[in-house]
Amino acid sequence: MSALSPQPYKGTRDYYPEEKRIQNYIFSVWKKVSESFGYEDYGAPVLEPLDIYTAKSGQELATEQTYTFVDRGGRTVAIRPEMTPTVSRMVAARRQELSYPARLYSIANFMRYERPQRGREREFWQLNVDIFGDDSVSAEAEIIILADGIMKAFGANPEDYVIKINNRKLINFMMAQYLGLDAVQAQFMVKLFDRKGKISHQDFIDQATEIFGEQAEVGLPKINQLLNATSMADLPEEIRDSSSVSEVQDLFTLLERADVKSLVFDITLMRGLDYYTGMVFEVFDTNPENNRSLFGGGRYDGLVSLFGSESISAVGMAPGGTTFENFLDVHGLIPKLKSSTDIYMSSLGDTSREASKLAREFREKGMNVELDLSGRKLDRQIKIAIKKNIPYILFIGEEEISSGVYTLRDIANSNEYKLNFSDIIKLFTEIDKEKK
RNA sequence: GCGAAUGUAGCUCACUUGGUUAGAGCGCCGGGUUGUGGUUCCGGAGGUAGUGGGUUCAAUCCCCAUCAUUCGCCCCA
Repeated sequence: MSALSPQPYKGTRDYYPEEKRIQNYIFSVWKKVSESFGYEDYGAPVLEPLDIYTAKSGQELATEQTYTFVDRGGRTVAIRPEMTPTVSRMVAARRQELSYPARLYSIANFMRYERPQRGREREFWQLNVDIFGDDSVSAEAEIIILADGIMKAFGANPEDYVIKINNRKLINFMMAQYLGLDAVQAQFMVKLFDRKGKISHQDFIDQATEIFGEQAEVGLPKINQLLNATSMADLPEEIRDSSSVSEVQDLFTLLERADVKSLVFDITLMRGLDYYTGMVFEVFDTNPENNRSLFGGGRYDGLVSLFGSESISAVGMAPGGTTFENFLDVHGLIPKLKSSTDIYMSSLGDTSREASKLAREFREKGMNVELDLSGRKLDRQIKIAIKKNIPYILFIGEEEISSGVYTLRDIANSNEYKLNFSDIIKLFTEIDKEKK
């Protein structure tokens, strides 16, 4: 038998402590910001019946990108490729007892059978933030303010990213009433708008002409006018007067009042998932090196009712872990992260017994202590503590044992302090407080 | 699912127009007389050249397949 491969399964990744530290940091910021808005953590199964995705997630996602299998009882099961159907199912199941608006968030892993590339893996982690049972524009504003709050919490500047906003109802109105397209044509046009940034203007016009067919002569000037619109004021009158536009306008007012910068109205923003029914938004990285969509979300009012209950409105969004890490990396926003270990304890000479006892006593006081009993040269031990990003090293030698006063070295600035047991505990209690 | 590029030590990469024991830097381990780091000096470990097959007297180098990674399409976190 040949040796097993140490590589992780295609499109998945291993998180060694340094990488896990970054992931934990991202998760902790997501958690902090979500909870600061009153959202509560929930969990859900990794497996779901395939049906819940086929209905509304979009053809490709459900049929080609989902890991599915038939279980021993003959049920067709999917590994979740996203959270929205699951959380909708959960809300439907408890629709009577939840207090509305219900604010829920989760940080969970998902799998999609896709070709991996930068920022796209087969297994990925994402934050899901959803608000249920609030039809108002203020719910939409809250989700976007939260998204903006997350960006700010990571230290991003308003010019590092842009929040593009559109509305599905407006899109539908534009396609049907304004451009006069039938359902099939509209579907193609939506796809075309989606690709606008990736193809040349000429290609865009050519493909639009094809979609219009005989209506091209009337349609093309209208398309041009739409593409030139950088704000709602630039929209043609027929559209500007529709009710969905005033909805978008209200949303912008709320967002500006909440000091959300980086806002842009973008009539070409579509978003692929089929379940969106109103506002849609997407956060883009403005750095040319990483010019891509970071995450997005929107309103999906029809999903909960699929599970047999009366309809409950919903707005949500979902930032992905790896995408975010790339963003932070490109913008130099990943901080130097310390180890979860507080102290690297170095036992020198014949002190292993006393050092072990002392380590135990520190741990009982809630400190994280790694004990080095290897007897290696001291400079090696210090280097190891540095490499592991442990902030302090404590030297335990025969002299220290007999005096009860230990040498604590702050690795960041090389300062050394002579402290006894309770001084050290006191010091770390204060450090802990500062962290909070 | 489609198109393209890449694959040599833990990492970043060289060399070989196909010809004896495949190199460097960083990292790792050990040492520079017995308790102080991100310097310096010395020594050491580590590679069946992604994997399998073919061409050849001979392949890491050429050809094919396969796997993986990266970029683009598609789609999206």
